[in-house]
Amino acid sequence: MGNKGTALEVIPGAVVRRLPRYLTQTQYLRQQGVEWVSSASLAEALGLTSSTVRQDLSYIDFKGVAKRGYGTGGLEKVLARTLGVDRDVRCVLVGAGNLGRALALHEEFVRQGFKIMGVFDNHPSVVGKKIGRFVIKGMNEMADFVREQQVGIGIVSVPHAAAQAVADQLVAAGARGLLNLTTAHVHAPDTVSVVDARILASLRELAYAVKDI
Amino acid sequence: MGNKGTALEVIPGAVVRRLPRYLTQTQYLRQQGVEWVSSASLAEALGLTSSTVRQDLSYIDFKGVAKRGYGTGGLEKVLARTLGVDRDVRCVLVGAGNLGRALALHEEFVRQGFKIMGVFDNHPSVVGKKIGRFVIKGMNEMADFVREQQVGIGIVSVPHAAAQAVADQLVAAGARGLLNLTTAHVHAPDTVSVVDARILASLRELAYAVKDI
DNA sequence: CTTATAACGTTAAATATTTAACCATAAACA
DNA sequence: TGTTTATGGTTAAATATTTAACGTTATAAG
Repeated sequence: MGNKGTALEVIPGAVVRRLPRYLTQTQYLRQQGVEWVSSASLAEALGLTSSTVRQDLSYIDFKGVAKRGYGTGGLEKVLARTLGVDRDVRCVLVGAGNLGRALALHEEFVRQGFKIMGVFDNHPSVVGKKIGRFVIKGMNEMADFVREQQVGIGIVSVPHAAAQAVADQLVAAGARGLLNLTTAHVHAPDTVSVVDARILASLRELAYAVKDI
Repeated sequence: MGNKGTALEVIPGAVVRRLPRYLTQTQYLRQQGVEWVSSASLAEALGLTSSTVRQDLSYIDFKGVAKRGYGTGGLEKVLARTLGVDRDVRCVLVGAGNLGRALALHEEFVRQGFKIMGVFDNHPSVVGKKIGRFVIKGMNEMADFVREQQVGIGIVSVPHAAAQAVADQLVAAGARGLLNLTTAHVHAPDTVSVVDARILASLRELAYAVKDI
């Protein structure tokens, strides 16, 4: 494959899920002053084969150099551009429970370009309260806010039963991607991507691996 | 395939990752008073095909009934047993930052059988402080604690740079599974499973989907 | 009791993902 | 300046996953 000029090709899902990890590792190396990284060393760091790494990187518009590897500076830049994290990505957070609060306070996301524009919750007793620099807004304000602020991503951190309704509202308001942190499955039209980060499901998956101790 | 009596067969990773979701949905249905669920309806709820559902459930020791589907009560029980969540699973949480705090306070995990036995952190200023019912312990106490309490799962919620060292300590102390919430990749021997729930990586994956708004 | 059929279970085909193999190239060095 | 070689790029094979197809079976209805 390989990319001629602009990225017209569709990158397989499995590859897209690894690109953020290459970015993290490349960023880390560059910050350590490392200028070159080989496919073998990336593979070792991320638990992959060098073949997978080379094939994955063939999807992005960046060439390695024989006998050296990939320049960390350039690779970081192109990975960020490919993923769309070379500029701020605007998010809203819905659900100001423990998890939502933790995410709102997690400065790392902001450093990485994910800008939480607003925090929303349905519960009257928390609306108006503050989480760090955010004043929690009511759900009735969400749709207009998403439209006006041109929010791309909605982070869904509400109870199971509320997840789909919140997702629907976010989609209707124009969100193009949803991060689903709930235990529920969230349906969305093809034009909207949903990525799941279900911690309970991950724990249960682990329980299977751990069960015959 | 199909399981003759006890579970001797290896269940493919892709299937294991879906079993928790079947469990969540089945639990939900049973709590709603629904007694039977078809592969088509499970598929619809979880965004899969009915064929995938039937094939997945063929790996567990449970049979559906023609013209009815799967009995929710029985299915829930067998899924829980297969995953190993039909009894308490003992965990420790390492890293008492915002995310760790949120998880420690999240009662849902306890309700689902994941019992956090202790919370550990390296930072002297937080050791001794409380998070809910937990008193944060220092890392020096961790290894003995994991051994004595027969902890199976370690939840790693520390900064990137500390992740591997914490993982190594957990493995050395006898943990059999790690939930990695950090941006780092964590290496572990084959006897220890690592499941990742990387929120930043998920956001970056979404950014790719969202980027050409 | 017999028949029709909704749903499962299973096989096999299709697709997606990962890995191995090998060619091409640019750097390092004699 | 030529030679060696480490490393990327690419193709194709191997593997894993998903889906379709269809026979089987137990239920429900007549």
